[in-house]
Amino acid sequence: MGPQPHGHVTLAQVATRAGVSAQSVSNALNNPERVAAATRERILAAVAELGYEPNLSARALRNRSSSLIAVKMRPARPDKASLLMDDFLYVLNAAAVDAGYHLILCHAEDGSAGEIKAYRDLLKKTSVDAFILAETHRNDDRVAALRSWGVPFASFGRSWDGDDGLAWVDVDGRAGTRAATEHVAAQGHRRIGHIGWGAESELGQDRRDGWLEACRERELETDLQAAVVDSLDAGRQAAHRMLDASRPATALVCASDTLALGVMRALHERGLRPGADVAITGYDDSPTAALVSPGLTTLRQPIDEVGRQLIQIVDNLMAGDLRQPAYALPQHVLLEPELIVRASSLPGPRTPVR
Amino acid sequence: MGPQPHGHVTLAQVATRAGVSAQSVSNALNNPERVAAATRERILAAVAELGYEPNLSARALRNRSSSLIAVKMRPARPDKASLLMDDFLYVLNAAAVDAGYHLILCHAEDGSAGEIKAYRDLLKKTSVDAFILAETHRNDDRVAALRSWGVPFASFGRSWDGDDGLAWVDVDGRAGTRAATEHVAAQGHRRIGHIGWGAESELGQDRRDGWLEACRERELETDLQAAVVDSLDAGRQAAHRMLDASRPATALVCASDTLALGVMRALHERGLRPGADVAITGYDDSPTAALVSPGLTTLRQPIDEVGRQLIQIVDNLMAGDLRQPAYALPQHVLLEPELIVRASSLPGPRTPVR
DNA sequence: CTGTTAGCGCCTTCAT
DNA sequence: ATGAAGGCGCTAACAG
Repeated sequence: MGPQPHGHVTLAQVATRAGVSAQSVSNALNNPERVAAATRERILAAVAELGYEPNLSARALRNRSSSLIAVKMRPARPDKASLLMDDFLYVLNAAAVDAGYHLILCHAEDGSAGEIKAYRDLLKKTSVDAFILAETHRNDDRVAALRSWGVPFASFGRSWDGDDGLAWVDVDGRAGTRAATEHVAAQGHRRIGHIGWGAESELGQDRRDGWLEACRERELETDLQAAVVDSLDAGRQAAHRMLDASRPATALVCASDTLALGVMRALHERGLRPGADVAITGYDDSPTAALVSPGLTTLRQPIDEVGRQLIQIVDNLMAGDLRQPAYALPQHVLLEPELIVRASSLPGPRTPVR
Repeated sequence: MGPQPHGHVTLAQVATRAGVSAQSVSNALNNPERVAAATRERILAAVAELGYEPNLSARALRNRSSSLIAVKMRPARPDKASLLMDDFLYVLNAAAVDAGYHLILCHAEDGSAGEIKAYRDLLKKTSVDAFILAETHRNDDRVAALRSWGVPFASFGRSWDGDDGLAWVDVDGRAGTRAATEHVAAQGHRRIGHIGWGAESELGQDRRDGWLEACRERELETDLQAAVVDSLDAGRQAAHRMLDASRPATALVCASDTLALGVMRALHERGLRPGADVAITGYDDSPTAALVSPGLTTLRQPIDEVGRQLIQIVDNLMAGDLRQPAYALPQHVLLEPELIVRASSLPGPRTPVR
């Protein structure tokens, strides 16, 4: 049994309708300069009239390019607040569609070996045109693999090993944490602690640096720091330690909303009030930040812009590829996060607490 | 300039390697019974050796079926806690890949007209095999459109107009809200209010009904109810009203985590403690629920199962389609949510509040 | 500037 | 049980 009849309009039908050859229709759409203006108009009219949409499978087969961009889905960790992913996918997809692509999801087991295999399968099966990575790290296997295959890709997250050939879009974590630190310092805080991630996390170091710099400029002590994993409980415990110190912290700048929410949990356990008793800042502006009480001061990443830029980069890379495969046009975009001030970092009106 | 050379292994190459025709390779893979066992083994060996993966574009062109399943992305509303979407996409994709499909994202402007246009474009351009809808409502245009095109689809969310032909997977909101209500009633609460959505929301009515039933069975009053939009502020205001009542609520069962978080905001403004002073329950087990302090009691939807079932349904529909287009095999799956008890609904240990 | 030819990789039909 | 022919819809190359 063969393929079912379908309602799809084909190039040939448009051609007949416009009284030209299929090739001219193709040219009218893809290489407008090769076709006379008058013919072109006639063709476009026929296209509109018949509601023609090119069949991407056929085009992909012919061109070896599917206009599909792959994004990897990672499992959401139950403990994490940073669900930018949802939003991120939305804006990324919007930008992709805008540029004539579609997003296809890539499923991979944990671990970069599984991920590379998944990429490879997807590439072989669907000829995806490009990949979007997130959270690259030093000596990332995935980067090496994609590069060896010659597939365009861009990363949300910079190259931490000074790899200039990698195209990335990132948000300035250092500037963000600095802004948060300056903000609480401006409220008069002098004992400002930092709760961040361990030394293995380049992103964590970057964010920590912003706090360090801001403290040093103000000649504040930097003894209150914790390097922990990104979980509510880790934030909670670190907060307790810093509040149990002989000269306890009065403000805590955190590397993530998750950690900051752990701090809020600790305060809750101690009967202290975020803002009024201890200032707290997070990072990411996850949905949760706006919804907790009091609201969590945090840094919003401009993910709309991140999404748009990533798509633009791979789009450029693909255009470059066609002309000259060996031609590398690295692109690096570093965006500024925006400090969102909510009550968790402000003394605020004294709310009655019974 | 033609297509670039590529590393893809083709059917013909496998055929040469195995010393058979391309046809036999195709058969060995797709119609094993048509090929002798010995030949088949030889072919499969060659497939493995060469790492052959069928080219989906070619297959799609030939079969008019792309093994792509489309899912619509909706923008994440900043005010909302319900970010199941992220998790949902992950499990849905895992199930899809498992069944030999891939997920492609559909971008649509708000409004069902834009959405239908987006579906249609996607269908024409990529011959997606099936659609997954979310949140269908009474007289849903999208359902009518998809049906008129004869595309398989399934919905996360039941058909509220008794449309038996629609395949859906849903979670029993009534049972969930009932469980939450029974839970707080078991703590001794007698003035249990409900904050939910307006009458236009079938889902909201369903959830409200669970509360109503549980209250009536216990001969509790049901005067404390609010029908509002799903936002933090709406929940907050409704909570204030119910706490200002002459006989105020001591427990508030909400139709969403967002509303419950609004209630927590209201309590915060009044200097009251969730759990100790007023019991609160939400709905969805959004990531936020575990991260706020105190933790929010809520209902977890079994989205893993939802994802698996949805894929299985469309898979069945597609198999059915092939044999007999007109044959409808409706499937309805109603799953139970799980009550996750956290501190927001428990009197708990008296935490010191200064 | 336009039309003809050919083939991307696969699978259904029909022959052997 | 296996192979040959043909075409899905599109576009690069090459005429005309």
